Amino acid sequence: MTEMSGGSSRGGGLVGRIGIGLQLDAIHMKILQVLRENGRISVAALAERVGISRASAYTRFEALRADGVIKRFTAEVDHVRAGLGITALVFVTVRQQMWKQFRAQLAQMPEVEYCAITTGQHDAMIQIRMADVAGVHALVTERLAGIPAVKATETVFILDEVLKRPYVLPSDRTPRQQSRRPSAEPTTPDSGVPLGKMRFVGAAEGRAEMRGEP
Amino acid sequence: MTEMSGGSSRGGGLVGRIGIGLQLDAIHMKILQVLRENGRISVAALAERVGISRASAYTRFEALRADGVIKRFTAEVDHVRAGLGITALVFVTVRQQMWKQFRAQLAQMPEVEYCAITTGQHDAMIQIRMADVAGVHALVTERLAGIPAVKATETVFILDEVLKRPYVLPSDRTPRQQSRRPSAEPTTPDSGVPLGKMRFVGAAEGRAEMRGEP
DNA sequence: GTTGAAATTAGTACGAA
DNA sequence: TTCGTACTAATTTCAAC
Repeated sequence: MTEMSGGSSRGGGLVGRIGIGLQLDAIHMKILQVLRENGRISVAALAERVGISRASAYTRFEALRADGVIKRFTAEVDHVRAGLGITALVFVTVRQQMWKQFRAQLAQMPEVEYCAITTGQHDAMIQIRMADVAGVHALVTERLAGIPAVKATETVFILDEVLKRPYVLPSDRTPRQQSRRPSAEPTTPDSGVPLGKMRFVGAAEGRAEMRGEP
Repeated sequence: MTEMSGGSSRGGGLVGRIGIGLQLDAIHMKILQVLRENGRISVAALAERVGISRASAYTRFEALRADGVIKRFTAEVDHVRAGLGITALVFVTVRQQMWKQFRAQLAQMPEVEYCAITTGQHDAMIQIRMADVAGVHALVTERLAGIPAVKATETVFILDEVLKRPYVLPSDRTPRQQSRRPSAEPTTPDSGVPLGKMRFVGAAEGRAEMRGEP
């Protein structure tokens, strides 16, 4: 292996994607499980840990890659050690019909590690990494707020990242949870939880056409 | 490796960590840059792309790993393809002095991909991956709300993940941004931004001793 | 920190079960 | 399909410079 292909999930997104392609079985899941914990494991070692032959491991490995189930391999870096010790979340309210522009602007901000469009009070949440607190302030006030598509922002700082899992898979579930039938009634089985403890926040009004691609 | 990182950030967190160990130079950064984009590249190819010899690349690579700058290598999996097409954020208000318990409970919930302690209105934000919307509801009402440490939750759904960068590094910055001096005045240089467009949210009162470790 | 050569391992291409 | 094996190419290790 010399190089590696780039990712393929250009503008897919979470919603409205249909699961065509490769049907994943238990062995595929096991491969993903191993690979997400150790992305640099050799295919030979992978085969052994999964319990299949080397040849099969190569075939499945390639299939998972080609099919986009595995999007890419990456190294997790300690941000503090790398000089970006400050992490913040910025909740953004986006002006209607300016999503395309918003996305385009984000693509040009390398300090943005993650951006998700959400339901609830705000329209998007972005996570940024900075060297210092002043940098966060500068980014939000100078660059984010300067985007016409941005109507308002709300910033919170991350004090500690308690956990970050490589990637959640259905196989991580216990058998009980795994076999949860969606059933006809999505309502909660009684569990003695005090009422009013939790709250689900729906989307704001007029947020239908946000799926424009940059 | 099951829980957080195998590395050193056991209870370190983001705040108050001192950058001991290996001093990173420009070549280290370049290595990280390549590795975060392609975690499976061979060290030989890495050496070529960075412009150093094979042996140096091995040495530096190992040093970065051993020092915890590189926490791990992982495969990024397409959640939809893997059967977890629903992503949600749950903002949690945690009862004072029950952080330890809260963390311990989270560690036992494999569907939680990420958890960060934040300033602002809520105390923590967790990201969960589920097969369906009912699963989110079930998790929040049955399991999260059942934790005594959890005072209240607020859930929003992620409609689309616009971008997810492998990992942000200082070298991603343009020279202009990179050389930002924190200076003595952390206030915003005038940039013609409409006032009142952004808002910084500080921590709630009485959140001093949240750094208790599980 | 670099080069080069040896040992090891990875990736591929077959048939056979 | 999956497995086992053999073959070729590449990588890692370790030496000396």
